Amino acid sequence: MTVLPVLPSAAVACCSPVTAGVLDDSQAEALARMFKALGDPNRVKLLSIIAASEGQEACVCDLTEPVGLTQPTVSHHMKLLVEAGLVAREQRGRWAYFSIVPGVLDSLAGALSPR
Amino acid sequence: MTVLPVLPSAAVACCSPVTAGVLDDSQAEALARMFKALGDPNRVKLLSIIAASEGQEACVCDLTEPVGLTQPTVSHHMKLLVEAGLVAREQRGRWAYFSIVPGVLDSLAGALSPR
DNA sequence: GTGACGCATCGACGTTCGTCAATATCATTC
DNA sequence: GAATGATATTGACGAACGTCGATGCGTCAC
Repeated sequence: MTVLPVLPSAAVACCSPVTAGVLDDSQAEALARMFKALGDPNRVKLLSIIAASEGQEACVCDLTEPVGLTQPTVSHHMKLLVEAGLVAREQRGRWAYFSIVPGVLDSLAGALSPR
Repeated sequence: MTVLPVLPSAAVACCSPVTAGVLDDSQAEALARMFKALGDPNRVKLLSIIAASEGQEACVCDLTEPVGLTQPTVSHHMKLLVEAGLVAREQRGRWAYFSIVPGVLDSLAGALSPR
C-alpha cells in the first residue's frame, strides 16, 4: 500500500534503456536510485528471500534471521527498498508484510538489456 | 584487455536469479558489487554514453564533457566500472578506450528477471 | 631529449552509508 | 487501561563514497 512514489512515474521514467542513446540526467538518476538500492549484499538477499517466500511476501520477523542482522538494521534496509520503489509494504495487524512491486524487476532488466 | 576478474568467474557466479530461491552470501555479494557500480547517476550516464558511441567504445576525453565532471573524477568512475566487470579498458597509443563487456548487461538483466 | 598531451594516482575534504543499542510507536490481548 | 509483541525511529560510530586540485607516468611529435 505504501509504494512511495519516489520516481515521479516509475513506469515511464525508470526504464530508459542504458544501451539506447545517452540518458539525460533524470533518467540516469532514476535508474541509479534503484541500482543503488540493490548495491548492498544484504538487500539483494532480502529481496531474494521475499521472492522465494510463499505468496512472495514476508515480514521482518522472517527476514531478520537469514541475513544475520539486527531487527532495526533489517527495518532500515527494508525502508530503503521501499523508498526505491522495489518493495511494497503492507501493514496487516501487528505485522508488516513486504512484497516485491510487480513488474519492477522486469522493467529494470529491460533497462539493462532491451528485449 | 584489462577486464579485472573481480568476480571469480563472472559468467557463472554473477547471475543467479534474484527471484529463484534464496541467494547465498557469495551470490548476493557478486550481484551487489555490480549493482553498486550502477548506483551512481554519473556512472549510469557514462555507461550509456559508451553504449551510444560508434564502435561502442569511448575514451575519457569523450566522456568528461557530457557528464560535467573533472577528468580525474571520470577516471575514477571508469576504474570502478572496470573493477565491477562492467567495462573493459584497452590502451591504444595515448588513448584509453572503454567498452562495455559483452553480455554483462544481459546477464545482469537475467538475474533480475529470468528468461 | 624536450615539449605537449591523455590519463592515472594521490591526498584531502565533506557527505553518505551500514550497523548497532536504546527507545518510541502502534496494534493486540487480557 | 496495562502489558505484550512486532516494527519503526533515533543517535551514534567508523567505513566507504564522490569530488576536486595537484602531481606522476607513458606516449607521441618535433
